[in-house]
Amino acid sequence: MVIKQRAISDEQKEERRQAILNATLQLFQKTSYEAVSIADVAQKTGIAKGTVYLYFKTKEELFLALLAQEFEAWFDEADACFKQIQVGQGSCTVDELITLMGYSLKNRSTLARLTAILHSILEQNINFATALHFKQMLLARILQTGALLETCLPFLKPRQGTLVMLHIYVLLIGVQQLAEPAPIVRQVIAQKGLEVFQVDFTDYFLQSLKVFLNGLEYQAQE
Amino acid sequence: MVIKQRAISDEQKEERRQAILNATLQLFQKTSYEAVSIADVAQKTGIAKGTVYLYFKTKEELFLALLAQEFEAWFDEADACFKQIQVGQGSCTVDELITLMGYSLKNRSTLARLTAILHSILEQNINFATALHFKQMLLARILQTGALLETCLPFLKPRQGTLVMLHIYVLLIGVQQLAEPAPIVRQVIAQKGLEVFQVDFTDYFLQSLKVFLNGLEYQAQE
Amino acid sequence: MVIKQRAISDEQKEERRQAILNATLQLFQKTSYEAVSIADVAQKTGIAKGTVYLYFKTKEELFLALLAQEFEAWFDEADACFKQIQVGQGSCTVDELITLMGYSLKNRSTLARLTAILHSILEQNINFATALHFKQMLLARILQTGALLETCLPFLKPRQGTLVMLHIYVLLIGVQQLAEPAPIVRQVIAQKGLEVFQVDFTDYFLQSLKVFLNGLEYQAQE
Amino acid sequence: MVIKQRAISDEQKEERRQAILNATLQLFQKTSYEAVSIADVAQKTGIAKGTVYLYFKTKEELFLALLAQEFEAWFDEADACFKQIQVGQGSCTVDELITLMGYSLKNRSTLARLTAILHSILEQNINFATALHFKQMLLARILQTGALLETCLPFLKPRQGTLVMLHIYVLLIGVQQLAEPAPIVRQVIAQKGLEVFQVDFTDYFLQSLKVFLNGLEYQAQE
DNA sequence: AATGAATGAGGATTCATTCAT
DNA sequence: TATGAATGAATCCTCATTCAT
Repeated sequence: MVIKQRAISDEQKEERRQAILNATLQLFQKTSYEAVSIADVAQKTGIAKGTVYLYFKTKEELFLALLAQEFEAWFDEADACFKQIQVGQGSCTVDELITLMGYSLKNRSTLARLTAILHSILEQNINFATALHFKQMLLARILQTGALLETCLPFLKPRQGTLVMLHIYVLLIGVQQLAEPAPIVRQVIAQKGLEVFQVDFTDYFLQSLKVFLNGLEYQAQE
Repeated sequence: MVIKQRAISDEQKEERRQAILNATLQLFQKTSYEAVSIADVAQKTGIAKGTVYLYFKTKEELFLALLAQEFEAWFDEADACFKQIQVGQGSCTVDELITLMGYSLKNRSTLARLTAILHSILEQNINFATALHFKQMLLARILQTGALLETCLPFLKPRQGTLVMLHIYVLLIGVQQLAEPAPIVRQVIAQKGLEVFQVDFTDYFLQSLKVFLNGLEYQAQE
Repeated sequence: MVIKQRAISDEQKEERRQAILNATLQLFQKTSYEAVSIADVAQKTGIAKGTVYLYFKTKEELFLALLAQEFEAWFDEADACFKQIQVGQGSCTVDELITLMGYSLKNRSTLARLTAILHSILEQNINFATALHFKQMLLARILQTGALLETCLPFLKPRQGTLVMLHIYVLLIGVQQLAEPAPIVRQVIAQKGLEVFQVDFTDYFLQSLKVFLNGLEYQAQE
Repeated sequence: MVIKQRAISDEQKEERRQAILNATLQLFQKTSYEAVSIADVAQKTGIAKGTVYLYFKTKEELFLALLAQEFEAWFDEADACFKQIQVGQGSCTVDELITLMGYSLKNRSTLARLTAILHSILEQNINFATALHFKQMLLARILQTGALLETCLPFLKPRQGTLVMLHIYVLLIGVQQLAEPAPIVRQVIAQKGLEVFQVDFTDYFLQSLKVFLNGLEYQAQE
């Protein structure tokens, strides 16, 4: 993972930026936001601490970029799924969509974990431009995927696709917190009677989403 | 708010404990978790720093106790509402319930703000007993209120009351994060086109809950 | 120099405060302001870093306290001198006063070195109260010693004692910078022809002061 | 202020050197030594950071060059003044000279501010050759202007012109520190009673210099 | 039970300077 | 000569927690 030459061209710079993001990702997967220091990231990338700051203004911006990347990967996959439906059968049932969503959420724990700290940490120390860029990206993708959703689920009224996407976002945050408790809490809810709090992220997320979609379907029928 | 004598009897101790919690509440309402230091709490309570630790083992435990208190107050109010329905009309519609829920959520911003940091902060530094106690309390109230819900909403199947309560918990966490963005983000989403991210906590929460309940109603009909 | 017990009484606290100041003094004498870290001070005092901050809010405040102490010691000595003249012969000549001043300036290099960084460093990061306290102390002593000066030097008009003291302050700063050049500059001015810049602090200071006092004497005669 | 071509000839090099100095001057006037970064200087000059180092070995050397330039400008003006007297009336009184000096000090705040950090900062990180060059320039000008002074002020004994120049140098440093206090100190000395510390640079400087010259005059008479 | 003095871990960030291109 | 990517040293201060009194 060590790149020694100078990154002169834009490609090389992008490559180095990516290398930093990869190092950050690996460290974050093994530990937590707080536990990952810029020094660690630099060392793992094989560059100096100061160099990290040439590519990312703050630690928060670094992790926000990582989150953006994770979001885009997920949106890409989701969009691909929905487009296949669009092209193929044209539309699908809620249950079919839930199944597809389940696939696209596999191994997205980094996305969920980062989203959980997005508002409380990442967005606290970034500048206007960075925040704007992130939100615009998010909006664009939400609108795009939302539009696809509206095609896949015929009962959705115009703009409800966006509503669903926002709800998915809320569920991502909320469910994640239930599903990844602190170690001590994990022990606690392993106790008899507290199984209610033992929540599998994907299962719970899909179940909630299904009920929500059924609710919209129900409202559409009235 | 200054108590000078030693707290010998259990009543006196409980009184002092409550004084600390009140001080914490007031400080938290004005600022944030990080901004409230134990020194501040002690000063506002009129006691020494060390004394706080006689009543709460860690800062996290202190805030967890505050959250528990807020939860109980909310459950109390919700239960009272639902019992009135039970005693009166026997049951109610989803829309009626949503309206009631809206009332009970008025001025619960402390609850929502604390819930948002429950998993990421508060539960990270507490011991087994404390966590167990909290979760047991939460479970008991969820079961109790869930049972009442099942009475109020006839379409709910057995145990679905609990499911709804858990979902409310998830929404509380997720919606709160959307609804209380960092100042810079507030500026960003004030920009043209980004209004989608401008979310009012109560409105959005109730809307989501309604769709969810409608979904359960829909599923019940099938 | 190690004090292990807790400083409970005010006396003990003052003692500890003094211990920290002594440690700082010793370190400063051997090196420079920048080279003295709080960690060094704590270690030399035999306490923890945080403890230093219980006694001094910032590094600047610590060094300002040291300077205040040095100032007071010097004022004490000067006052004692002038009082002796007052009690004895009643007044003295400029030359006699210069000689006395020379004695009181012996081994005051810490005072001069700290004064040199007073405006550019120390006063840049202290709060209003600290600055006020320091300036008030300085003023009081300047007025007091200035008054004594007016007694010793009969040609001084009312309030000119203060003027002289302020000038001494200016000379302290200005001469110090000439007299303690950086090592490389010391080498440079050792070169043939540059002897003009080789200035002995006390000699130069006294010479300048003498001319200044003669000037006032001259103006008084007109 | 953007120069794009390579500086090949000595003239072009000198031109670029001057451009860097001008940029530095403008930045320093608006802020402070610490606040001016080499990156800022490069950007304002319209060149790359590394290029600055082709013309000045260190940041300190850059600012020393700026100071040298300021010194020379001031010496030029002073010399011109004194020569006019020499050619015209032949000599002048102390009061006349003070008035002239007052004119030549108008708008020399950059000179005074740089002189204040000369010993404590600039001379700390320059090499022998640079220091030697600067001191030799300073000496030459001091001797020259000192000689002119001796002509203008007939009571000055041989070599006392140099003495006066050195004293002016000392006053420049010392008075500057009094006259430009930190913002917080400015507030403090605005308080009742502390007006003594409110010092206007030019006024105070000239007053001190006058007393000093009167002192020399006095000594000459004896 | 109460105090409050003492502890000490913990890390992002800047920026002068270098050097490969 | 010019560039600008890369370097990496360097340190103050807060504050939750402990524990001697």
